[in-house]
Amino acid sequence: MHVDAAKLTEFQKRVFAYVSKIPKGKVTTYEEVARAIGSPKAYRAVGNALRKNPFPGKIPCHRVIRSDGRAGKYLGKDGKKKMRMLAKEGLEFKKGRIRKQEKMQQK
DNA sequence: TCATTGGCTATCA
DNA sequence: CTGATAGCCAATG
Repeated sequence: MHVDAAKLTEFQKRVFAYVSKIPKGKVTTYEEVARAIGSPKAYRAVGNALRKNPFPGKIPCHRVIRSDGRAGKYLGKDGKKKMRMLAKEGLEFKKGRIRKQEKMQQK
């Protein structure tokens, strides 16, 4: 990203840069993103940044889920669509929860 | 499982 | 500063 297509804060740039690098078939959590960009406690702001999403379609925000294994929100609504897309990319689910390979499913 | 507190962080109105 | 928001953690009921 050497061009500024929009006025973003440094924080957001890092968030988008990281999220846009998420490979297909893989998911990440807000907490993980926040930690990767240097602010492990900014998970809140990370979700906020994605919500603003200046590059729709370019930023796979649907690959960013919650640490609980749930989808969180998508397009201002529930993560129904999110799960659908993730399921298509190879992710597995369990009654509304996403099963991550790095984490044991709880219950 | 769900709801509620309290604390954290970044950005906007 | 305040309130709100795509979150997280821990505790409580």
